[in-house]
Amino acid sequence: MTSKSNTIGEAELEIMKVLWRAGKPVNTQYINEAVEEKGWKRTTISTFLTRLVQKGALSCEKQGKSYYYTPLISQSEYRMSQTKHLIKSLYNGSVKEFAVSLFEEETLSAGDIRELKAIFEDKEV
Amino acid sequence: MTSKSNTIGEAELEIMKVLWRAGKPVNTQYINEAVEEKGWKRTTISTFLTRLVQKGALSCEKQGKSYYYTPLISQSEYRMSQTKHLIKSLYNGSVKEFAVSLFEEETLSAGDIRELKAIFEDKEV
DNA sequence: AATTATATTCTACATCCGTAGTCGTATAAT
DNA sequence: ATTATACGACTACGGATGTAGAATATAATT
Repeated sequence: MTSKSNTIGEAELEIMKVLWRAGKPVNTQYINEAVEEKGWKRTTISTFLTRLVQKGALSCEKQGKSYYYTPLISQSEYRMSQTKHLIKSLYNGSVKEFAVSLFEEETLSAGDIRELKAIFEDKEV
Repeated sequence: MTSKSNTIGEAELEIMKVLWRAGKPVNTQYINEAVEEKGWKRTTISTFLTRLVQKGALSCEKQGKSYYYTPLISQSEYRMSQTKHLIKSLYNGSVKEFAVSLFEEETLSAGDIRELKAIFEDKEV
C-alpha cells in the first residue's frame, strides 16, 4: 500500500498539466504565470504545490533561490490510470462495452468517430 | 447556475448502478440487498439515497409503505458525460489524442485493441 | 545594516463525500 | 395493549479539496 491518497483534484490537475506541458522542472513563478487565467491567489497555488508534493505527484528541489518542480507521475501514466478507472467503474471493465458506447451514444460527433475509425484502421495490431 | 453539485461519488455511483441494472423503480429493501456485499450499514445507504435525490440524480416516490427510487440520470447519459469530461480534462478535448493514447500507451491490452479495431471496422459511419 | 519586496509556511474554513449512530414513528408480532 | 421491528429523518464526524489570509522567512535594494 502506497498509503498515498493518490487522488489528484481538478484544480491540482491544472498544476500538473502545466508541469507536463513544460517538460522540464519549472519554478513557482513559471507556474503562477501559466495558471494566471485561473485567477488563483498565490497562496492557493502554493497550497496545491505543497499537497501535490505530499501526495508524491511532484518533487521539488531548491535551485538557486526558488523551488523547481518536477512531475513524478507522467501524463501518460495519469491518463492511463484515469481511463482504466473510467472503463472499470462505468463499463464493467469491458473495453468492448466502452467502445460500443462511444458509437451508440452520442458521446462523440460523427467527425470524431470518423477520425477514430481512421486511426484504428491505420493501426497494425 | 444549476446549484447542483452534480457530482456523484464513487459509493453513490454503486447505488446508481443498482438502479440502472434494475431498470424499474425499486425500494430500499431491494437496494439494500443488491449492495449487501459492500458491507454498508443501512443508514449509510440511506444517506446515499437522500443525497442522490437532493442532487437530482434520483427521484423517489412513496408507494405503499416504502419509497421507490428511479434514476433521473440514465446510465448512458452518465457514461457520456464522464467520458466527455475525461477527454476534455485529460486530452485537451481531442478525441484523436484520446484514441492515439489508447494505442500508444499501454492503457489497453493487445486483445482489447484487436477488439476495438474490429468494432470500429464493422461500423459504418 | 535597515528596509522593502517577494516567496513559503501555517492556519483556517466551507463543502463534499464516505460512513454511521440515534431517535422517532409506523408496522408487525405476541 | 405491549413489545419488538423496520424504516426514514436528523445529526455527526473525519478526511479531501478548493480557497485564501496571516505570519514568517528569504532575497533585493538603498
